[in-house]
Amino acid sequence: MAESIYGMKRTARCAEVSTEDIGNEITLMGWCHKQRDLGGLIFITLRDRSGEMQLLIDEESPAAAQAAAAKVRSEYVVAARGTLQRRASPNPNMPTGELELHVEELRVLAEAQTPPFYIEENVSANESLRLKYRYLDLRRPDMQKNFMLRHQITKVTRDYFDKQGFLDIETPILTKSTPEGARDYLVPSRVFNGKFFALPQSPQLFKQLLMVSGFDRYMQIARCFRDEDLRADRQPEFTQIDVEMAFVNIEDVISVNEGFLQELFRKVKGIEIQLPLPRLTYAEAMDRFGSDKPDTRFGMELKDVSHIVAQSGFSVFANTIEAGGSVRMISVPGGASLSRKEIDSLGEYVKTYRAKGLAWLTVEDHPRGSINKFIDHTMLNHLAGVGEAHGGDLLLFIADQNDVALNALGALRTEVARRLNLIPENSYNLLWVTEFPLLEFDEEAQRYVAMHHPFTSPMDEDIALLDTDPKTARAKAYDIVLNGTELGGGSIRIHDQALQQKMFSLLGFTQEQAWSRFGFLLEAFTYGVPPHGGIAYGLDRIVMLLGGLDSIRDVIAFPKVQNSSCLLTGAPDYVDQQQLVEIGLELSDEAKMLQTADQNKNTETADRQTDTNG
RNA sequence: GGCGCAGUAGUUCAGUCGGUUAGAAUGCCAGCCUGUCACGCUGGAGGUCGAGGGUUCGAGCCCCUUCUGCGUCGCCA
Repeated sequence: MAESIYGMKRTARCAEVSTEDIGNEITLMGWCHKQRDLGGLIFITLRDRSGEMQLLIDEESPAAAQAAAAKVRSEYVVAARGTLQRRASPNPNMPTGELELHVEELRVLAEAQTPPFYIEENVSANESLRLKYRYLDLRRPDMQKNFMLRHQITKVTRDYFDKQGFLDIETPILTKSTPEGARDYLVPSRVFNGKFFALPQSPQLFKQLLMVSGFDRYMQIARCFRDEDLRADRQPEFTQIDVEMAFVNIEDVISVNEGFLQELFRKVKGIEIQLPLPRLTYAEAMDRFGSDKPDTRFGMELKDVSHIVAQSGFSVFANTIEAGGSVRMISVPGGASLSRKEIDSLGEYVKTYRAKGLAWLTVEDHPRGSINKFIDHTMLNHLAGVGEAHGGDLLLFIADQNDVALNALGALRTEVARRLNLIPENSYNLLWVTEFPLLEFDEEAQRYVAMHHPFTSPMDEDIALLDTDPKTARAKAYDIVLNGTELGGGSIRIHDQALQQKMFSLLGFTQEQAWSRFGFLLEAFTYGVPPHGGIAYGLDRIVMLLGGLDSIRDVIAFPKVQNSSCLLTGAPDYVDQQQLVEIGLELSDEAKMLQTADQNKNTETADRQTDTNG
């Protein structure tokens, strides 16, 4: 039976007392982590978000408390009043191991079923079970720690930008679809049949409008929605630290944000970051690392060895180069000791990145490898020199179109580093990647699309290229990269009408299309738009990386699983017929059949539940 | 949409060549126990081997289909 809290008041959290409080009367409330009944003596480890405290119930405790304590099971909610005392036998492995609460009153505020998995620091349960019972998973100390970290990071963020004169302004969640970019989540309008709101992919257009309004420095910790497939670091709804500034150029934005990153690492990690941060142009990042978000914690840089191997006699290399592609190489330290099986698995790995294959060669007196017979001693020496390879190293080659070769070898570089443990832990390499291409060609749509978004300004010196060679034009865009993960990105926006028109026509929009999609922004820009630019960070990724975690799900309280559903609530789900009628929507016959099947299944489940309970 | 991995007791897992009644640890329940903290001791309950179909005298194991979760490519302005 649940008892009332009446007459009791919590005076402390479990681990927020110290030896100085010994002798004081204290009331704790929390969850029973573990009850140990020794007969005449009962210990209960009580847990709350601060940690744990041992409760002692002995023969001096009132009989009612002894009886209640005997019945306490794991995860019961318990209130205990008593005197804090020094333990007769301390536990050095526990932060509060010198202390215990000698219980004078004990109430069971709520009983609990045995949880489906044990609530402990290092989880052993599989993730789908954790997500179905997320509220229990969140009770685990390491998850509690993750959300305290997340709170700390948002606090530091708000404090920093506040100090720098930024205003926190909220933007709409129900807004207009902007079909460029990711798929939108749509919300049907009840009032306007056939019309839809879209959930924002980011507050991009609104923050630009706020610049027109004169707010000059804006920030928001904003929820964003993208109806795309998930990854370990991608959720359909996620949070951005969204920032926009007026009257700025690239250096102004970068400078304010370097200050932010420095503050963040100082306060959260106790690490002093040296400013200015390193910068790489997009072109250099791709060439040296095969990635626009290079992990610079380790070497193994990519080398273009086309000129060396063109005459090797290996027809794959020769043909690729002739067709305008290239041969790129990395040198793996100590890689000659890899087994044939391990090297083959690397070959399979690069195929997932559309590379046709992986050539390899060891740097040894008697080299081995798939291209051994084509590479003579002189050529091998030359390659080893370029790759800064030594005896016992392994050379890996991909020959393909440039974009495929770079992308695949760049991915292989990080994969090999991971497998061989070449990545130093506890190091944080931040860098800016700048001078992104303004446009990329979309083969499917057979037109240019904006690499960042259609309002990104070209670099001043490249504006002329928009008429002559648009694909080589670079943008005033920048990404901030940490250990191979894109933390955020931004740009200086176009604030010139003529330039914006030119962008739209390059993107294949007619004047009418541009105005129908973005007319509200374009019109706003006719009323005096300041030069402006900004950045947006993936907050979840920041928390994940600073917390040393592998998945964004560990820093989102109620995340979705891979098919974008929620195992806890069962969302998305069918809705009442009346709700459909109100928005003028009708399910397809197929959907109706699925719904019926689903309802039957639910009925069976409910029946079973009733049976077991009854 | 493609590829890969996983699914056996509440949980984490083992399960040999296809062969008797599917095991271990932990958790759970009951009893005992005054310094435990992975408490201990004694006893007990607990299984749709993810689901469906097939092969076979016989399937947890082989085949097909399907569901679920994870990773990943495509996708993510």
